[in-house]
Amino acid sequence: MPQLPPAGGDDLGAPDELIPFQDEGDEQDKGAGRGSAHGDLDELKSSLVHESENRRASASGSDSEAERPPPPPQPRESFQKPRDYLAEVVRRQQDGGFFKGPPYPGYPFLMIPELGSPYLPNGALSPGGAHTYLQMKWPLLDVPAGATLKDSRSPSPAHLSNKVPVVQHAHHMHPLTPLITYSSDHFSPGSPPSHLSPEIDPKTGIPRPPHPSELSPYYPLSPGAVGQIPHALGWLVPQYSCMADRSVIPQITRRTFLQCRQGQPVYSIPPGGFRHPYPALAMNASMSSLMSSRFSPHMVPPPAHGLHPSGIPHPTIVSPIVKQEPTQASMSPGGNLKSPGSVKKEEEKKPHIKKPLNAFMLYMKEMRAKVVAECTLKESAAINQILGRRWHSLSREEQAKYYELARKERQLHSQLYPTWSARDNYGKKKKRKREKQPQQQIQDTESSLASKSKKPCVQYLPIEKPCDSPASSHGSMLDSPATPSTALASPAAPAATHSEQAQPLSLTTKPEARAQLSLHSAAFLSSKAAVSSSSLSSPSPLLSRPIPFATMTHTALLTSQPSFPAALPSPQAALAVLQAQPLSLVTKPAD
DNA sequence: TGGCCTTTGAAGACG
DNA sequence: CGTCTTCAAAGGCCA
Repeated sequence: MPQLPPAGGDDLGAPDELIPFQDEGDEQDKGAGRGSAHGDLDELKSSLVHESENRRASASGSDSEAERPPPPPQPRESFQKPRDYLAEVVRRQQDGGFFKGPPYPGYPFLMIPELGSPYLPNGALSPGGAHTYLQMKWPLLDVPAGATLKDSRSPSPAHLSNKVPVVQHAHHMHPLTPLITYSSDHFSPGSPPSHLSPEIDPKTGIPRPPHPSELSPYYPLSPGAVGQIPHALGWLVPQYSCMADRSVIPQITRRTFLQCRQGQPVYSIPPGGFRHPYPALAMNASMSSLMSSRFSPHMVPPPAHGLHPSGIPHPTIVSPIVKQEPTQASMSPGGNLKSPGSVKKEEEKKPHIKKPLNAFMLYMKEMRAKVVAECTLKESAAINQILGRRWHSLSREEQAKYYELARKERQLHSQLYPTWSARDNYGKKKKRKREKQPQQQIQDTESSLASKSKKPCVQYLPIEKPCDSPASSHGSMLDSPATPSTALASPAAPAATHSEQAQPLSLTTKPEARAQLSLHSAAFLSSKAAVSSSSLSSPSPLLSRPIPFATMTHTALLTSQPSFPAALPSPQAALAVLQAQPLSLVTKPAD
């Protein structure tokens, strides 16, 4: 078992640490149980959360949302509009989540707490509970390629056993490689942002990375075979997230649970059958095992089904360029062709090899279910906003994991489709965004805010008003290149590009910048924690006011680096830098 | 019914 | 080379 960075090593061992909070079920809550080193912080965090809740309950009036019943009795209020709920969720995240620690105390197992579902990957509930599962199961995840997913301890439902095994089995094998075997040398320049290079301290004892040949297991499962199969990482996440939430939030509605449980948010399978982005290709041994986890049974048929045990592509699957949408209708087992007309027609449509998912997309896939479960909100636009914020709140290690997965995705994708180009998909989507691009939207909001956008994000996150405070969001970091914060935050980072500026949160997108920011944020957190702690008598604005988007990002970062492995500059220096930052929200008095 | 919305990141297109 | 555009996922919303 790899050692976790500071103070996080044993986190996984304490079951109770998995359920530190119940107000949100935020994955970040699970960081509450970090080592003793952060005990005070956790305490503070709890008190702050409590404080904010109380305050919110009493501070009704100006804020319409304050009319909502206090969280405790009714953790899952029902809102007329998803946005209303989202607003509440966001606020709670901002409030209670401010001092929450990172979702995962240590890198290699960053996801473990989240995976701490008492349920086994196949959906069955593990008798031993989350930690039993985690501690005992993970080491066992390296299941022989031929083995089915079935866990002896988890009699999976028949309906599941038919679908999941092949895929999940594979998931058991692969997802761990990127998660466990992580090391800096794995981050070749260019792939995962260098700043995110785990830079794993040898002292942490984190195992070596997998052999380069071990490609990312992170591939969507074939809907064709499984109605709704969790994503490769989802093998843990989507299911666990619901399960975990269920345990964390006992009040979770049965409906929501079942909804989630049934994989609703995991993978939507195209009505016409699954079109796996990566049709099977000739592959080597290592690839074969990987492929089995990622590819539709149509393409990489499970041996059990006698399809293509060798993993060799189906004869009809010839061109890597051609998107494989092996629907029974279009591709008969014998390779019979349909009428020339229909074939041609299909070929025009089918050859659609989707882009490999980027880090954030992978993250979204993994976390969406959880957020949905937490919010009873399904509107992706809103969910994505939350996810986007959470993404920025992730520690660099956590993000690095996804960057690495994404890198492997691209790697595999390029291997599978050497001739594929993103350009191939241009125009595939029907009428892409009309005229305004995200960047333009931001700019517009900057100039004439909320005047043009049809659906300003404000509607989704009214509390946070991400678009309402572009100035502050940018001003804090991007617009102040000369500020010590910026300079120090990313000394080596190039000046923010236009697009970065256009994207309020993009500044943290830069690996170096993000890492540094997080770094400083860690120090800031320490100092600010004390400040906030001392001023609890007057509710911290952090807990009571909407947080500007970028500022929110920053605050989120503050919560995510308690055990940052990288060497901090001198605490004084870091503090000075952070204090120099226009974190108005921190110092702004509560209303 | 199909595009929009929303997010970040990668990559192609373009000047 | 820098900037802009498109697409990747997802599901409710809306015309």
